[in-house]
Amino acid sequence: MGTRSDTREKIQDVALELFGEQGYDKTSLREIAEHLGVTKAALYYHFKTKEEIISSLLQATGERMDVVAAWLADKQPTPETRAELLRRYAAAVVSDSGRHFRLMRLMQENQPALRELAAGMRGQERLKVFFEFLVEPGAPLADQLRARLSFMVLHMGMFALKEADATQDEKQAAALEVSLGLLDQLGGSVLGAQ
Amino acid sequence: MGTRSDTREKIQDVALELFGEQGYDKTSLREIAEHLGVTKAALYYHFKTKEEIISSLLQATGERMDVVAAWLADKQPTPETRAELLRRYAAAVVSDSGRHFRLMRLMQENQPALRELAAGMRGQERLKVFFEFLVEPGAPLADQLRARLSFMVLHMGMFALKEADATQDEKQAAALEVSLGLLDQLGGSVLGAQ
DNA sequence: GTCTATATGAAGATAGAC
DNA sequence: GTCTATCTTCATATAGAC
Repeated sequence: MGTRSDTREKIQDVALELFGEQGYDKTSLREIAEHLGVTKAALYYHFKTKEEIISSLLQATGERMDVVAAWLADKQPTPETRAELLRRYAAAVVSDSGRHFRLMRLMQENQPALRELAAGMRGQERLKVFFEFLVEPGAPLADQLRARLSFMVLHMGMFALKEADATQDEKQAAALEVSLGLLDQLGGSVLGAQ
Repeated sequence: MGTRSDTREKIQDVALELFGEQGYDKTSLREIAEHLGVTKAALYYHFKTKEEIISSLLQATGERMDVVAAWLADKQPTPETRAELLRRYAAAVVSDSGRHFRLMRLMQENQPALRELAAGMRGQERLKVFFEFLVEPGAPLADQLRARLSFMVLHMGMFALKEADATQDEKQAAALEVSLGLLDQLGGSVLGAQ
């Protein structure tokens, strides 16, 4: 039992669970501690601050994005590579058994709370590189919006269809389909306008 | 000086401003009071609770949605009426000089904080009627997602393009274009599958 | 209609014993 | 590695004077 079952990981799991249910601000360290059967003070042994708990979770997601960015680095934007970017992004973001998926939801639903943290992690800048691979900065507004939306739908796909009875895989596939459909519509209005 | 310039309205304006900047949870009544040059207690004369401040703002938006719902009531879903629904929704949601627009942003960014409130106002149920006018409940997952996205992009259009230097009107037009484009793609996979 | 003053509680965080 | 005990700060909210 070297790596697994560590208290640190348990804290992360419970925190992610509660943050997701109640929101980051409304979840207190006391609650997290109670769910684990320990005291608040115990948490401070593992994490210096409340924010460090969530930032520790987001680091893994950031690293996954970096892998995609590294792949992208030497590619030229073509319809093929653009579609492949969306596929790889989708796979990177939602892969392992739910943690990343829940984190994406958390980031989207708690933007004010995580605003400074997000700034520190340069999540926006990472995404900007991806956006600009899909559309040039001078493209029409509608296309700029489509580019952003094609990533956003990958984040949202899963929980926007909460009620629908389908497997997680089916939801992901649907989200990717919509995302690629948006890509298809890029440049539809001003075809090849430089 | 009968209707306007009331303290109540000033409180709403400042609250909306600060909630938007810092988030609902992170904004205290003390801050709101200070920005107005009054004391916390003064706020309690006009609003029983903090939540009542924001719910008073959301009521107007709810009523606007109800107007659209009333228009929709006796319509049959056709490509024309569906497009018209999106146009009317866009107009209703973003119309007057920024308040509604900022509220939409607020609702999207502060979901956990406003979760109970939103439940009470039946915002989800209202939207469900709209979704189901665009797609039948049994439609493919991708189409269900497109239907939801076509409304969401109207909410987001404005602030997803924050950096772009364009007028508010141009951004709204772009958002509507993307929204209608998603509508076009409905049923693309399984054309007329009942 | 707005204020002062205060009640009450919970939050995040720390010091130091075990 | 976890505890008890405590600090500090700030929140929402109320009572009652002006």
